[in-house]
Amino acid sequence: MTARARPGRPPARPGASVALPAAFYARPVLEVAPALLGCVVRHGDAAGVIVETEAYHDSEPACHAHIGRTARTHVLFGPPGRAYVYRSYGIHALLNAVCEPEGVGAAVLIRALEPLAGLDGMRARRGLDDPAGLCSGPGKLTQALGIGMEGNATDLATGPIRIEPRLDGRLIEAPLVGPRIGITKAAELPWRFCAVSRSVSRPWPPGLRDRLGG
DNA sequence: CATGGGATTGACT
DNA sequence: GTCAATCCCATGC
Repeated sequence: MTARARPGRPPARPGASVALPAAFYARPVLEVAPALLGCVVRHGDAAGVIVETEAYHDSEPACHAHIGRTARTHVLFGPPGRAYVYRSYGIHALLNAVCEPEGVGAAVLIRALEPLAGLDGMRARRGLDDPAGLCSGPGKLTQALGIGMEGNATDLATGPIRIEPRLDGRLIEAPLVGPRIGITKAAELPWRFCAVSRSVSRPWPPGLRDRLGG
């Protein structure tokens, strides 16, 4: 059976923008964080496959939303499917996807990508050649993709930063799970999720090196 | 209004 | 392994 274009019915374009809908994010953040592994973050001509995420929820003190609604945390309590971008250590912009229904403060931190498109631009912005080092950290990937604070509160389905479903044919094995990186509060919660990829940030979770080798 | 502390990174001992 | 860079914002006076 062959698809035929008809007047008033333009054929679907392969590769057309198919960002994840808000409903994808409107569920428990501990479900969304592993589900985002293998999905694609796109900004301008640059894109990468998500290989590492962390979950944050207002019920635990490592989450910015734990203190309640402020000017800074307002977006975390807003509608799911928006970007929460904040500045870390005065230098780096970190990208999160707001999750759970409106009124709940929760987000998934995107910690690492496997470079997929726009590698030349990434190399220029990062001043680095090695593909495994371009997006292997939450501050690195925003620099590589050219994402800044202006992306805060934008819609991840229709705005400048988009997250798209997993690529066809790309299978994500059972994620490696471990404690979150670089936090002092609620550091024991195993809310970090990693795919088997050399682009995961350091320290690598136990078992990653072995699974990469084999 | 002053101050202190980061969901990090890269350079260096 | 240690350490500084650098800015936003929450908190306290």
